Amino acid sequence: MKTRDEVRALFRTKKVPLTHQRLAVYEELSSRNDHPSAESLHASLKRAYPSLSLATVYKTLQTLHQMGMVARVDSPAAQARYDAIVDTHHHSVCAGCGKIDDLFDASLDRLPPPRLEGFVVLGHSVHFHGLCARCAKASAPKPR
Amino acid sequence: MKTRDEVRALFRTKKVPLTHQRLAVYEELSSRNDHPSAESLHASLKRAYPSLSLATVYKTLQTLHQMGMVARVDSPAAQARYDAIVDTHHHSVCAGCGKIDDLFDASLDRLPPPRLEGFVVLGHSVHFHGLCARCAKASAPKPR
DNA sequence: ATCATTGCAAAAGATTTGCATAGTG
DNA sequence: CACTATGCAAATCTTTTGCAATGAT
Repeated sequence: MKTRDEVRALFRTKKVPLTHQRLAVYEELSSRNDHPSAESLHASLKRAYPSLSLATVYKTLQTLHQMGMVARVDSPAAQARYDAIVDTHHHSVCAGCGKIDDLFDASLDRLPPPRLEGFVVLGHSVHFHGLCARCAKASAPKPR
Repeated sequence: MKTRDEVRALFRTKKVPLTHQRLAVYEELSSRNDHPSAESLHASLKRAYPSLSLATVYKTLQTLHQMGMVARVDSPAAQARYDAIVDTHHHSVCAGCGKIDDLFDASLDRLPPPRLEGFVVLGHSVHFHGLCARCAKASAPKPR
């Protein structure tokens, strides 16, 4: 949990203007552990900031995500994507082009169950995110 | 990869009518390993079945999912959900109520990297799906 | 013959965009 | 002051739904 000053510093460092709205969205999200949607955040913030628009919440979440300050829970795909393989297996997702590859690895199929009171595990999957060979090659040679 | 007869048998067993459309959607999805969206499947199938509607593809994917014959890649949430915690951590997702809980477990933070030629791993996360205590309690006492 | 599925079109839900105004550095 | 973000409304994209016609068992 970052202090307000740490947040200010982060914005300054990255040269991104820090507005009231951005701070409010970030602090609201930080204070919650229920992984809210943009709409849910907007609803909560409306009380304190009646003029805050939903579009701004979306834009702000995008900005914060680009800054690496917030994560989207799991699938980065906007659209639902399907798989005919229903047995346990895993995925790699390329942050560059969105390509999803199947990963079969028995050592990932058995993991310690979550220590969560009463939770009945039906399955699990591991999600590696990063850059596929092609995208890694495209971005590596040119930085700076 | 199931044979056509195995598919027929599955439908018969579950007493779900097997239509041409359902077989076509399932076979198309099975033949691809790129985790297509509903729209992408529809586009591919249009050539062979010009009258196939996108709504049917959506309905069929739902049906197949309920039958346990297809999986949705990772997040079952229709809406994007966010997290202010960007360090490595994991999630449990309740299939009943959709609740997402954070899971901190150092033994999950180090996993063998995917054996994927050239893939640069930036991070990973483990996704347990199942039933939270409340939903497990609600569904357990009454089966049958 | 009965009951579920399909296709169509409209509706609903989620996210993005254009533009004038307001706010930040 | 220069530049970017905001709010609004419209646009876009994804998914769902109602209903008459069709198809499966």
